[in-house]
Amino acid sequence: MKSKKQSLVNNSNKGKVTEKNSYHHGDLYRVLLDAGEQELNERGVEKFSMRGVAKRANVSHAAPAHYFSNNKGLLTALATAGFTLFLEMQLQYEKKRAKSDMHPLVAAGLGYIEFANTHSGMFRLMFASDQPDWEDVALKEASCKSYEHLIELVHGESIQPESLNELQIQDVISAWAIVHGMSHLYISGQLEPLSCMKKKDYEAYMANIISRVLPAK
Amino acid sequence: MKSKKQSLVNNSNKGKVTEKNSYHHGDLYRVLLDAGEQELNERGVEKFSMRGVAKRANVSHAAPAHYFSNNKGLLTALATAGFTLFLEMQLQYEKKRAKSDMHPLVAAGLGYIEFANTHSGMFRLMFASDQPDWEDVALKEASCKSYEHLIELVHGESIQPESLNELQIQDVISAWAIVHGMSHLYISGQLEPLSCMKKKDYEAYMANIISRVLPAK
DNA sequence: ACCCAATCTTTACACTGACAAGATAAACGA
DNA sequence: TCGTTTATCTTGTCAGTGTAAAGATTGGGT
Repeated sequence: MKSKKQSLVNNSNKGKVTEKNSYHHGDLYRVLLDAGEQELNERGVEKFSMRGVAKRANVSHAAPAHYFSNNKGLLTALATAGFTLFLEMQLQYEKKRAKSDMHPLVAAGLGYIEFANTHSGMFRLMFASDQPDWEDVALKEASCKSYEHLIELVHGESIQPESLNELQIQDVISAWAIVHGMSHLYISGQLEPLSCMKKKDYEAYMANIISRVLPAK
Repeated sequence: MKSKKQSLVNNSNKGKVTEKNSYHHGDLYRVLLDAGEQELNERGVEKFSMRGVAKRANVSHAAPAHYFSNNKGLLTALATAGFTLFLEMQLQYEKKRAKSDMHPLVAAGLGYIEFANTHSGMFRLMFASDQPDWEDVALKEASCKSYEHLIELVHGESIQPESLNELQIQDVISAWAIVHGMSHLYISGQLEPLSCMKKKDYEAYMANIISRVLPAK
């Protein structure tokens, strides 16, 4: 039942896990986050339910309240964890294609889209939802890291986000928008015609599109 | 209170409007759609409430059920009406800029983004929601019209959507994605740096970005 | 004048988020 | 070792939601 896939949160307190079935769960925070992600991807942001998450975690409906003050709190934590995973997937794509002649920005873009595809509920939570508390510091930090990484990809590591001029920002927005747009179109089924393509062809096709907006250099 | 702005639906049955305060409302379908749009833009898709719409229309909470079998039904109708408005706004932008040297596709793109901005709730319903019934014929037809118009803009009126080859589809996706991406980034506050621009400069800026993906020709 | 059907309201139920109060067990000090 | 404290989880409750069923009101047709 419980798929023991990669957890959303760093498995920090591995020493004191008292393992289920006891009144005191021991590791509920992490379990709730995992259950939350499951709920998110299976039912979507719109039908996301606190009680549903509790049920998945085999815990009473009010248990999550101790860790997340309310619905918003849980979704904020989920979005935060999501941004970390999001960045990781991009880095992974960059690394894997480092030896090819593919521009790192394009590789990251493919990772971006792949994340949206495999975590569509999470993606919509992160980029098309009013639910999370966008003033939350942890969430802000996580999302900013993604943004800073994007800037690195477009303009090199040396540059500071604040010191970008308007034209440089234009390059950033262009790259972001086209990848972000394709992600949204993809997960809403608007790119169905491409679904019959082989992965290799599909990636080349997408890479072509992304390349159109690369900075003139 | 009730802003008598442009209605979402063609004012068809104008003869038999029995005007409020009677038990039989007379024009409830239209009123519910308008109230629904209001609810959508004020509270967003995620907090959209059937009872809230009924309250706005000064009607019992179960009244909408007679016109829309359920929540999904109302949101489907709203999305359908939204696509009509969506296309209208693009056409309007094209017409207004027909005499300038701006590419019609770019003009439509500006309209696209403007629609997202002024109808963000509706936009998310139309492009980032599982709520509407995407198999509904009226909705399908309305959204397809938008898609066909996009193809016209990219490849001229003569061409049929089905007869596009892969490269031509690539042009379509590119244009769509960058405009769609900017729309999403815009309404989620990710393009804040541009908010201080004057409208003219802002449009030129956005037009520049869109132009990057125009078909090579 | 009557009945019918369309339209709207009332009532009811299951589900949800949120809160308060109670139950359980782990941790801690004697 | 034992009792107390505290963190953790459960149960119970309430208002609000979507939906279905049954009742009330009205207009139109005969």
